[in-house]
Amino acid sequence: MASVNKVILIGHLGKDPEVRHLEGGNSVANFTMATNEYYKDKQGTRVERTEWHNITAWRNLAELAEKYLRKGHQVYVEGRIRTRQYQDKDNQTRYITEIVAEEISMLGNGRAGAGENQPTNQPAAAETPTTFREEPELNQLPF
Amino acid sequence: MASVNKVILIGHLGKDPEVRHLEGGNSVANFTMATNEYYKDKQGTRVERTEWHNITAWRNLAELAEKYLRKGHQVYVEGRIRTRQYQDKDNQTRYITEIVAEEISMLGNGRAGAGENQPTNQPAAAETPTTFREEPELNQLPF
Amino acid sequence: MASVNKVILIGHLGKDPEVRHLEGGNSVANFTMATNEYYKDKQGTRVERTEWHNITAWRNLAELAEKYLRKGHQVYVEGRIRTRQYQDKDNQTRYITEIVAEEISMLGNGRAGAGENQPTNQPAAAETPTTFREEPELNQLPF
Amino acid sequence: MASVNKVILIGHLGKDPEVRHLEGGNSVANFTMATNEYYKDKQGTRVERTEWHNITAWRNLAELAEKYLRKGHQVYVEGRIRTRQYQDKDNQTRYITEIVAEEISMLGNGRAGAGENQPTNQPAAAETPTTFREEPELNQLPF
DNA sequence: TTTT
DNA sequence: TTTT
Repeated sequence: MASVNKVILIGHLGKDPEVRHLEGGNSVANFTMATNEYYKDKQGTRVERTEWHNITAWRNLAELAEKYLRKGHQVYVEGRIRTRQYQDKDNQTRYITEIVAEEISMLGNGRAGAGENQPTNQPAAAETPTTFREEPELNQLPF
Repeated sequence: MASVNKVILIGHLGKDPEVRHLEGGNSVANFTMATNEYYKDKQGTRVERTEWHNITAWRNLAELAEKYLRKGHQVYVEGRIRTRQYQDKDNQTRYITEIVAEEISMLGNGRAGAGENQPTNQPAAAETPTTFREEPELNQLPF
Repeated sequence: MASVNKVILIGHLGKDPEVRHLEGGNSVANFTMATNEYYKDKQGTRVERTEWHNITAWRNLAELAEKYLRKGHQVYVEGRIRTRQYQDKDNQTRYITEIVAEEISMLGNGRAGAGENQPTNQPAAAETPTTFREEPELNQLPF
Repeated sequence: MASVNKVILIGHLGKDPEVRHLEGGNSVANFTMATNEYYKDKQGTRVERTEWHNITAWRNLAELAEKYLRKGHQVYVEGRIRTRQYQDKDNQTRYITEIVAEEISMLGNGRAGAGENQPTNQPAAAETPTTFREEPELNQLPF
C-alpha cells in the first residue's frame, strides 16, 4: 500500500564520518548530526534542546561523506527513518533508529567548524558538486 | 544555529491511539503507524519491509487522535524526530525515538479498516475538518 | 551551489490526465490537482480557498498516470517547481509554473470519485503497486 | 478535504527583499531566490538550470526579511504554493505563482554574497535567532 | 500491530 | 476542474 517515509534535516556533523568499505565493493558511512530547537519553559526562559541523529549513507553517498564531510560542517540530509534491532553485550534485544540518507547537500561554504579536520586527501575544489543523491541501484540492496 | 528537523509520513495506524489526559488539562496521544518499502533482493525477488513509527501527539492533536483516528486508518503526519532516554526495569538507560506530530491529516475516506473500531462518541461527520495543526502554544511546553 | 527545490502535495485530480506519447518513445502526462486551505476572514467566517496545481509527469510516471489516475482520485505528488516561458497567441512572453513529478502515490483506495471514469484498459488490481518514482535516467533529459 | 501543499527550498536571494508596511500594521516582504539543478544533455554535457522563485513573507517573517536577509544570502524557506491572478497593463488576466513563506532559516554564516549590501540598521549578532516561523494568526488573514 |  |  502506498506510504511515505521521508525525513529532512539541516544541521551540523557532530564528528567526522566513519566509513567502512565492505567486501563486494560497497561502502557505508555513519555520522551524527545535531539539530536544535528552542522553546520557552514555564518560567518563560528560552531553552535550547539538541537532538542527535544517526545518519547512515551507502555507496556514492558514503564516498561523498568520506571525501568532503567533516565535523562541524552544515549539511542538508534527505532520507528515511529506519529502526533496526541488535543484540547488546548481555544478549538483550535493543533498537536503534537511524536515518538512511537518500540525498546529501553541503550548505554554507561547506567549511564551517572546519580547521584541523580538513579533509587531506581531496579538498573540495570550487567546482565540486555539492548535492549528491543515492545511486538508484542502492534501493535494490537488502538493507 | 538554524536547523531543520522535519518528518513526513503517510501510513496506516497499527492500533487505536492511547490517550492520557494529564493533570493541568493537557492531553497526549500515542499510536504507531506503519510505512512500507519494497526492494528487490539479490535474487531479484520483491521484498516488503514494514517500518513502525511511534507517534506522539499533544493537546488538540491528541484530542483529534482520540476522536477520529482508529486502527487501520490512513493518515498524513508531519512532525519532528525526538529521541528520549528512560530507565528500563533493570535500571539501564535505554533510548526510544518518536515522532512528535505537528500536523495530522486523515486521508482516504478516513474509514479504511474501520468497522468494529468505529469511534463511538463522535463519528466524523461530513463536515469534520480533516487536517489539524499543533496549537502554537504547544511549542512552549517543556517536552 | 547546493540547493533544494522540493514540493509535496496531497490532493485530488481535477480531470483525467492528458498523456502524449512523444517520438523517441518518451511519454509526458499533464493533469491538475487541487489542494484546499481554510482560514477565517475578518468576520470570523470559515473560508475555503482552492489552489490548482499543474502537474507534469514523464516516462514511467506518465504511464502510471495514464493507466491508473483519474479525475477525483487522491494522490501524493513529490516533485520540483519549474517555471517555463512560452509565447501566447499575441506573441507575448508568458510564464507558467508547473510541478514536475518525481514520485506519485495513490492514496485512499485510489478510487474516490471514480465511477464512469474508470480506467478501461487496465484496472488497478489488488496487487498493483501504488507508489512510483521517476526513472533516474529522466534526470538526463533536457527539460 | 484533507490536503497538503508544502514547498521546501534552499537557495540564495537574488536581490534584497522589498518590504511594504501596510496600513493596519501588517508587513509584507517580497524577494526572489534561486535554486539550481544539473542534468546531462543528449551529448552528455553537464548543464546548469537556474529556477527563480517568488517568495512572499508576511508580518514577523517580513520583518525578519527586512532586518537580516540580503542579496546572496543562503536561506531555507518552507511554505506553500499560491497562484494569484492580476490584470496586466492591457487589462489581460495574468497569473503569477508565489511561495508564501511559513518558515525561514538563515543558513551558512548568513553572509555569503554580502558586502556592500550589509544590513545597516540591525546587524545579525551572534545570538540572533536564525529560524523564524509565521505567527499563527497570519493564517487568519484573507490572502 | 497497518495496508495492498 | 477535485474533495468534504
